[in-house]
Amino acid sequence: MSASSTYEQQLRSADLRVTRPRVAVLTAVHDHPHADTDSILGAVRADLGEVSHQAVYDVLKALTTAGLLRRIQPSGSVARYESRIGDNHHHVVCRSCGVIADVDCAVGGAPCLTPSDHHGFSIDEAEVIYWGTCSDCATASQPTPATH
Amino acid sequence: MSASSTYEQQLRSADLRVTRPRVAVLTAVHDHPHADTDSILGAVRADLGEVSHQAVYDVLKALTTAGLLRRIQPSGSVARYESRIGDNHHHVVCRSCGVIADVDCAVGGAPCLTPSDHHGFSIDEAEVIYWGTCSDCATASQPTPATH
DNA sequence: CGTGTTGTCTTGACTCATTCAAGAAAATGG
DNA sequence: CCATTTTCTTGAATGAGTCAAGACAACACG
Repeated sequence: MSASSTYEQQLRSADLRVTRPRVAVLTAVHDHPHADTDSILGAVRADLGEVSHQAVYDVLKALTTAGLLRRIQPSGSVARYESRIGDNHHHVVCRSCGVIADVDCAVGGAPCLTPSDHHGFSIDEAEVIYWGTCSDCATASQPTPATH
Repeated sequence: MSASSTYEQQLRSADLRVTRPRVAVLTAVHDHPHADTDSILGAVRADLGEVSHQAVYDVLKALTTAGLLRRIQPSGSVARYESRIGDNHHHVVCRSCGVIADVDCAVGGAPCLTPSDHHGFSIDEAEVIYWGTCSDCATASQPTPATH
């Protein structure tokens, strides 16, 4: 059975109609985690031929709302999507080149996910973004690690 | 001595020239934490009269780079700024109305701020955003808390 | 298998936060 | 007070994302 039938099932169990653009978007996000909308549009078009950008926006919104995708948007970046969901993982973002990598929470479950004072908010999710520099950018900007 | 002289000192110690727009922006952000650029522009104009939006953008960028302000931008929101810096505090954002409140980290220092696998990244900051519903929105959408 | 209903996709225009560029004005150092 | 350098003004441009109306396709039902 093809990989796309898995996506088809995901769509059906989320009560969403199965359409070619939707399967293509699911496939694209699975294949390119943390891709932005434009890259996804490109991947979908490579797969299906011409597809309107509006369709991709609609599909991404529908799939995100249905919980099949997760949308992340670090400051200064455009919206990005990933298919790894429901496992409490977080992200490291490179300040220099913007790459995103997944990280699991160091302290097991959800330690700092319960703030001391919730100000009357009822909290349903804690999102953690680690900011730093990826090894490539660190190497590029400082070829010889200072020792003096 | 006026409150603005404090901001003047902040600017000088950050090696930034002291200009009326900069003092006004610092004042505005102190007075309206989590304000977006447009609100800040409004506050600055109420203070000084006509000021170009470009100036406010430039000032906000300069102050953020200098570390006098912190920029936050939850997904789906425009850029917002705050003056509380360097104290490892985080934010709760209401999914419904977008209000932002400050929260301190529950577990003291910086617990989950050291990911298990940093993928070669050198991390300098961990940003935590709690997503939920503020008490006002919770009340509005569900006047009678379910008890049955 | 055909048909109707409902939800999805296409097309095309539009909004608005943010950025770019060039010149005028103001802030610091001497 | 003048020169230098940075900042502010003006005006235009960029680009992610949204809105709206109609064409089209997926699914349920007979």
